[in-house]
Amino acid sequence: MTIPRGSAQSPKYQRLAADLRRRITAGEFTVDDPLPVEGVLEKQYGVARNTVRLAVDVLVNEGRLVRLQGKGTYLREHPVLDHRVSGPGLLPDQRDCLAAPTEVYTKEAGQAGRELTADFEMLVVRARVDIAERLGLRPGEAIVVRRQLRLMDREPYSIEESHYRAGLAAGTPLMEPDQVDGGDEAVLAALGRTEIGAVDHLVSRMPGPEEAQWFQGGPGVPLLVQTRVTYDGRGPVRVIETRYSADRCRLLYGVGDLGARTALPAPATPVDGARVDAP
Amino acid sequence: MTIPRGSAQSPKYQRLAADLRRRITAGEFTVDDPLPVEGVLEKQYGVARNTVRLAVDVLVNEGRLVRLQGKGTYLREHPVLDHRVSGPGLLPDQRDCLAAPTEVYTKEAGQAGRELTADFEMLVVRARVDIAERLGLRPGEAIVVRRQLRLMDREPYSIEESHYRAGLAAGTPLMEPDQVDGGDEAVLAALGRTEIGAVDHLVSRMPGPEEAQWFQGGPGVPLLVQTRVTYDGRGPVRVIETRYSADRCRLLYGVGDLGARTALPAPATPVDGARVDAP
DNA sequence: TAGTGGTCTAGACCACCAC
DNA sequence: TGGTGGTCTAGACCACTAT
Repeated sequence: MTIPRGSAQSPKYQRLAADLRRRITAGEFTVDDPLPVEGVLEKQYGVARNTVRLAVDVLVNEGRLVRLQGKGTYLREHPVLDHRVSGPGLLPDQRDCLAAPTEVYTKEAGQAGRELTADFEMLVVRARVDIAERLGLRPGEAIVVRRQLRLMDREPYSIEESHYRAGLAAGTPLMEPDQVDGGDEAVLAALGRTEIGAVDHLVSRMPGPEEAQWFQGGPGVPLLVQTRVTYDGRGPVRVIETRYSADRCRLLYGVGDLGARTALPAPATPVDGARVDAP
Repeated sequence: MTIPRGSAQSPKYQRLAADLRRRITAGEFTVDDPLPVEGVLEKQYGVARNTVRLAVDVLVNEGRLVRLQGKGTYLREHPVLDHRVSGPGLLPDQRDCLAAPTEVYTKEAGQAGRELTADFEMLVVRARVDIAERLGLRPGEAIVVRRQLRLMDREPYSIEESHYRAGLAAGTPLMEPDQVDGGDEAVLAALGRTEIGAVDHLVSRMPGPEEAQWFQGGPGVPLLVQTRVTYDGRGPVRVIETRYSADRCRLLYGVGDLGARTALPAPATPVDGARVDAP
């Protein structure tokens, strides 16, 4: 077998990648069986091994394939967990939409047939510039960070970090390295700082080296980063930064008036064909 | 110069990548001057050229570097445009938050010192499975797609596609391959289908080949995909899918009661240090 | 032990850009 | 024209997984 001539000019490894992509979308490979090994592709297409690797690199960086040393190259699976970040009912006027306690997420995941667990940490650090700015502090001021490392089905899923002004957390259960019943918002409410509104910033980027190590996503899997600043009547209360492995979740927001539509429309089947392309 | 021994076990190209990453964050290179050329790195670190390329590949796929053929390897710049997708004032009860006409975006970008332009297309296609499901249609049914290809400062920025049931668009200005004054929502309102609520799904993924070609982001730049289903009292009206080049924008949502906080908090300075890492 | 992907080398030629 | 990154080859040895 030889490489189909896409454009006569395009390099071999790109034509090879395109052909493999075609074979993948045509359903030639299943999630359980590996792709042909590099040596076979080498002979099938009549190229050097490095060229095969360049081609597979392309598809790995697109998030379609994953290489497992000693085992083979497989299709990447995309288990998806929906995350209703603006509240269970998606009604913006529900107060509990600002920060659902871990119990809510755990229960939601359970209903979706997934197991969500979390490790907890508390740390005191100097504020990053952007965090300080959002909390109205000077950069470098001490802040309390409460961190949850969440796993879905025992695999890394997200990192959620709540950032508090040190003076606010001092002498409260927020200083304990444990979860609080009802979530941190219960503690805040007891302190007279009931959160009533928030602004979310959403960005996506590739993980840095330590992030890549924790998330174990490998190349081709971006992070989805949600930065929420919550407010009470006086001003900003905390910054919640949550980093999700982008191939494992979908964030849902309700906008405007959804009327009695408290139940969500059934999530549409995630389709790889959704990666439809521009003209 | 030789490669610093991170862990004695880690491969050369990873140690080389780590050292380059260190030099980058230390500010050793500027946006205007290229990094040392491959031949120099080869000699500096005493490795083969392919090893240098493997190391640079790592940083390119992290979105930190961009290679320009014939010119050199440079730091990637990240111009950022904030996109207030839940309404100019971020108040959820504002009706205009559901779909801001292009004029609004253009004006907003102008205030941020950026130029936002758009090319327009109308096409009639068979509905993708997930789109059909959200509109309550059978897969393969004909739908009308109104597409905007948006450029920021003449560079690819986003693709916005509104999907309509063919019967809804037939005989209306929605069939014309042009923008409509006041946006498509004005047409819908005239048809008695005033949009009053919406659900947004947010995901992030790497671009496919055609997307990569249009967005010109290269490896290391994910897409941020916002899929909005709008509703009136009767049911779903349209599906708006917007794909953003993730290194160029940030999506903003207002949640809950922001009170008189109609003016947004000043966007925090985007810091590369925000790519802080897990334990 | 056999087979997989992971790393690394040394060299060649090509395509694009600036001068 | 010279220098940059882009492509490609041929071969070697290593690390991990399964059996």
